[in-house]
Amino acid sequence: MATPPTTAQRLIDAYEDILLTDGERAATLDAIALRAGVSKGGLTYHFRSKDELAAALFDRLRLLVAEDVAIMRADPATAATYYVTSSLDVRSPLERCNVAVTRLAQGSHPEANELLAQCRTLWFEVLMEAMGHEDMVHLVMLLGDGIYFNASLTGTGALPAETDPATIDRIIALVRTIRY
Amino acid sequence: MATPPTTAQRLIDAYEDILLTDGERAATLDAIALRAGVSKGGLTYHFRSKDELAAALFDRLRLLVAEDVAIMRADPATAATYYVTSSLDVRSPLERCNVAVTRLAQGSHPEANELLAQCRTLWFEVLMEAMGHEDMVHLVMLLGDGIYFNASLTGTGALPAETDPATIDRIIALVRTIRY
DNA sequence: CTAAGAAAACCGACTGGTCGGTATAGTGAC
DNA sequence: GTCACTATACCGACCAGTCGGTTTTCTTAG
Repeated sequence: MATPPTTAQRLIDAYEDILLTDGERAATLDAIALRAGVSKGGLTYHFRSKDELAAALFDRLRLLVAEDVAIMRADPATAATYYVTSSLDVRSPLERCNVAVTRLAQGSHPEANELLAQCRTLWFEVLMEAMGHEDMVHLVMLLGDGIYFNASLTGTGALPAETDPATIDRIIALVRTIRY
Repeated sequence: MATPPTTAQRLIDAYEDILLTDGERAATLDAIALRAGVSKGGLTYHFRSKDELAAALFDRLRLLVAEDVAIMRADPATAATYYVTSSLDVRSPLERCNVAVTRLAQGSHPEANELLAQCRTLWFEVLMEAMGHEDMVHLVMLLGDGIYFNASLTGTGALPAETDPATIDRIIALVRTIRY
């Protein structure tokens, strides 16, 4: 198992990586090719344009979110906790991809915005199934977004206190005391 | 009263505005000058470089945050609610400036990152004075960040359900039921 | 009040450099 | 021969920053 990634995957990885750590502006075709260990010609062989590369990134996010939602749906009892704590794991493929697409969305990329909205809808639906209380779902999602926002701000550097796992656990415990 | 803004202020406004609605990449000197109603030469007269313009934006944020913290400190009882609900007002000078600097921070701008961290520290301190419970402060700040993140994603478009003021009020009511 | 000069504010063409994209000749594995 | 590239060169668009010059505003002497 653990088949080595294809060049196309490595190119998407590289795009994701640069978006994550250095922002949209640094994600030039040259930089992406360099990080993937491919020549620029090799990049354009797989992706004829930057938009095609972005589309591949979007497809990746769609897939990862579908998997994530399936995991949550499989165990409704822990869905909310899972949602919040998994926002912490900045290194997971899903979170990485999510942050990368968010970076694109902030550069007024309509397709990225639309995709993120769709993902949010999926998460909202599955959390609603699991929790059955709209405002609590919003609360949980806002917490997840807050964690995610904090984590993404610092890039890959030291995480602020708000996103310390132990702190998050205590916050979850506080939220659990809410009766609804 | 209500003195008309100086050209320098209009240029910072324009920079902020473009960062907010179209992202860092669209915030070119030409675009900024155009939006401010001056020529490129007019811009460079007031700000010799883009970095100088960014520095002016940072100074503006420092000032606005200091004011905000003073407001919260003046009334500890409502500080937490104020913090959360004011995250909603995407059109306020503070939120606008905050989002704009966040956009820069995501483009791996070290100074912007540092400034945002300082602001977070200030808010944390005043919320700690008001609430006296670290985890609750983190909870409140994460909620604020979540709201703020959602609001900033959509640029200036329609706000998602999570950031509907009535929803936020109900969420605040839920959080208020937590005993700590 | 006004003329004149100085300072501040502003204009826009230009330069050097970067980026997305295209093109093309060549290489090694199968 | 085809696939999956490498290496390099090039183009047009765009972008930050420069510079010579112009207009507006302020200041002050008469």
